[in-house]
Amino acid sequence: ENIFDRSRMSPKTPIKNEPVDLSKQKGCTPERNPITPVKLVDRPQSDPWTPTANLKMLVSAASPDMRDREKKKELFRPIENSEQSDTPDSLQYDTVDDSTVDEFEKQRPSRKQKSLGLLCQKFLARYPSYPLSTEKTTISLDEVASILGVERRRIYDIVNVLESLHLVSRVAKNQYCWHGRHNLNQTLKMLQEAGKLQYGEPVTFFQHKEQDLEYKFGEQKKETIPDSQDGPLLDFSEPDCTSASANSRKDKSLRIMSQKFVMLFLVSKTKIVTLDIAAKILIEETQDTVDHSKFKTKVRRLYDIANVLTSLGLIKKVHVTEERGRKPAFKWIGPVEFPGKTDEPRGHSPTSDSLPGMQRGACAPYQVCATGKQKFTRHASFNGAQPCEGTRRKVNSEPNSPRQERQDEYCSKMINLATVCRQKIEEDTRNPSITSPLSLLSVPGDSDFCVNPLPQAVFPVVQADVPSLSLSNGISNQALHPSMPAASKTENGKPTLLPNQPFLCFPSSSLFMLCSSLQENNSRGTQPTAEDVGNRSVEAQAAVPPSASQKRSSRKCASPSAPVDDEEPAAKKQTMEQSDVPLSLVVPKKPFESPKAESTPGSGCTSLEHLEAFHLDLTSPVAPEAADKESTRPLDSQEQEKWSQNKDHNETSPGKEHNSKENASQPFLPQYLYVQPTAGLSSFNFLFSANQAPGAISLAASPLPSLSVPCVMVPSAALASFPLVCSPAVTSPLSPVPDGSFSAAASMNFSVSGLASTTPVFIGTTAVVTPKVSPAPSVDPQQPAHPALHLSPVLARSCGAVKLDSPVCMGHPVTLLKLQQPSSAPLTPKSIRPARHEAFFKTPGSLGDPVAWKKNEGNQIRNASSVQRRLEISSTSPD
DNA sequence: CGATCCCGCCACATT
DNA sequence: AATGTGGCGGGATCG
Repeated sequence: ENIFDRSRMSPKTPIKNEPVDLSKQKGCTPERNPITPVKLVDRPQSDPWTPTANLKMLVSAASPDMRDREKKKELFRPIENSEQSDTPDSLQYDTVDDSTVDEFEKQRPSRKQKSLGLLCQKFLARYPSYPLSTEKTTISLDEVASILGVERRRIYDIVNVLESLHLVSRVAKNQYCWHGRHNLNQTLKMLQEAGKLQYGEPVTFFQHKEQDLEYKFGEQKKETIPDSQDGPLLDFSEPDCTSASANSRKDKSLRIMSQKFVMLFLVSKTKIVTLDIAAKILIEETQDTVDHSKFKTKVRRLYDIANVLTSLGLIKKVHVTEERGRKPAFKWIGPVEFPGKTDEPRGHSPTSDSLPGMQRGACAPYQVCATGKQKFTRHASFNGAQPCEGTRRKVNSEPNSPRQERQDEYCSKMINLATVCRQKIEEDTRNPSITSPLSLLSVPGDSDFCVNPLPQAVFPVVQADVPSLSLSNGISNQALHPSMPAASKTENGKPTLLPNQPFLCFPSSSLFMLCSSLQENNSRGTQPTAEDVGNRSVEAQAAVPPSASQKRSSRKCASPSAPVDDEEPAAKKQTMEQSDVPLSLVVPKKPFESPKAESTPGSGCTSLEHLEAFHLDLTSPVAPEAADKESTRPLDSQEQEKWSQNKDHNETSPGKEHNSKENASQPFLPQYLYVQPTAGLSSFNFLFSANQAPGAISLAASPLPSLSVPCVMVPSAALASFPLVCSPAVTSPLSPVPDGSFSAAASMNFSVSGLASTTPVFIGTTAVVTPKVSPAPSVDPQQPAHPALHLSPVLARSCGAVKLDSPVCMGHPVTLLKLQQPSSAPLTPKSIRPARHEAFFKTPGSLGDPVAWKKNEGNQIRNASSVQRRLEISSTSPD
């Protein structure tokens, strides 16, 4: 091995001197290679046995000097050789080469050469900034470490920061999934929002007196966020879930720090943050005690983070001169405004990427999880992922599942964040006193966390619907996308918070999952490829295949009509993608959004404004993503664009679109369709399980009729009195319940309805699913008449044994709930939780009780959320 | 001499 | 117990 390397490295430096030769030897010149064998040779060089193994060996064996050289040279070579053809920057290579050239000199690498920043650049160079959706790249820590010639520890530093920005997500032990910057803007946006909430509006960190400012800052924060501690803070730390379980470790302070650090930039007017201030702020948040040592350590960490962020082109180092003198500081040079997905070349691409995988993954994994309690187990830090991870690990031995989860998490994270933010905002508005510190950024990963939101979202909706509705609707619509709204929600993991919305989202999530699962099955069954692929690369399987399969399956099933398809987008993406430049990212502002956000001065403004801003923002950013993700394929880029455009106006249009799409949509929609009231169904919102193409389609074809079958109607504001209307079969059961609840608590009703709805939804879904084969929904052989029945099968499938009989579900909504809980856990643990809990603790039997409960609880839950959650968790876990 | 921050010990978590 | 993660801070370098 060594020899081999040496030859390369060797003083000869054939590379420089005799490029030609090298080319021959290595096969650099593919053109030239007349024979395949040559190639082989080349490759072997890169890795005779196992790429990793060699590298490792070399690295370990080699002296530091060697390493460096190797790194420089080899690092990149392998990359080149490897599939990742497109490493974005040739420049780097050049640079490298130069350095490489030096080799002989071997001067010891000087510290700089080993800097984390440089390492990070190398790391980033290995992956495309905007990977195609189809290709999911998995990152092996060991491999990367060996390739880059560093200890794994260093890779963690990088990855942790990247993870905080969602550029990567942990898939499994030692494995990370590369997402690229597709969602970077969204993440930043979320952080910005979160930052605003926490810190208040734009702050100047250093300029005047730092201290003063600092303090101020701190104070504000405190005020805003009373109990910062519980969560590791804001962001992503996932709020709830688990704080308890997850918290266990100090968890990824680095990640959290990173996010906070970024937040500071985003919130800062000047976009400049000095290290010391940042350190102080971060320390305060974390803990009151400020040791000097701590400070010092914090600063060190910040350097680490700053290096990575610098490599990402998000910040740059500057010096601020203050009274004392010049202090180190960093300036944000990344995007400031986040219109939405816009940043990237093609907004959708990202979504598409993440979406497919996400969706699928989410569904499956979660379901699986459902069985277990784990979901909650640890939400860990912001990454929803982690929490999920825990779950995964436990749950799935399979490689796939983990990935999926990751993906899901990722998606869900994003969504969750948005959701959380919204919730938060809303909550704040409503109950200023109460703060859910944690909630700020929910973890994207876990839908579980979402739970909190749910309660609010679910119930609250009613009142404000109208105005907000439009917004919410817009969001939902957008997010969902005409066809896929529900799905998107689900994906997010957020339960759907759309507080404003009249309808209940969360049920959908559950539904969603189910559907997805089904799809997966179908897809897989249909398409063996996924598995095949799996062999090749695990990641690929999880991410790519699923999405592809789904899409296709959907198409197939539904109707070929869906022209959209990945391909086109992909092409676009590719073209677009190439522009990696981080710096360039600057995003155009959207007029409406930015103003609000920024304009809001500080604390005061507030919630409303914030909310609005959020909505808007969310809409644009989130919605698109969601839509993309979900619909993924179905939506054409064009469509997406439309949306984006429409966003503003969506409110009105969306419903229509949905309808139209629904009707026509047959093809795409995977999950279900959500029809907004606006369209014409003023009062009702419908959730259709659109996902299964065939069945759905059939339904779609005859819209109204179809409705009766699968869809669930959620009461709009007007319907407030009404809990839910379910598919016919379902309805009857539900109806009884509602009565009691009706007037008593509208909110309650909703919640209830929500629960109930879930059931029906399932049913619908099921029905639909089944139909996939045969268009007629009723067709379902087993239990034609009742959708519920269908459900059961579905559930069974999705959940596995968990579910059991459909009949049960069908018959009693309440029962369902109970049943669901166990089963549900998997589905939408978080979102559902609140309701479930209630149900759980209480008696499932009496709806009324639950309702009352909920009423009261709504707030309480929030307040006590952490505690309750824990309780819940504990309770759950036992199960 | 202060700013940076590499390096790797070591604790905690997960297998 | 082994291995994965990642907090943490000593002390080397840089400027």
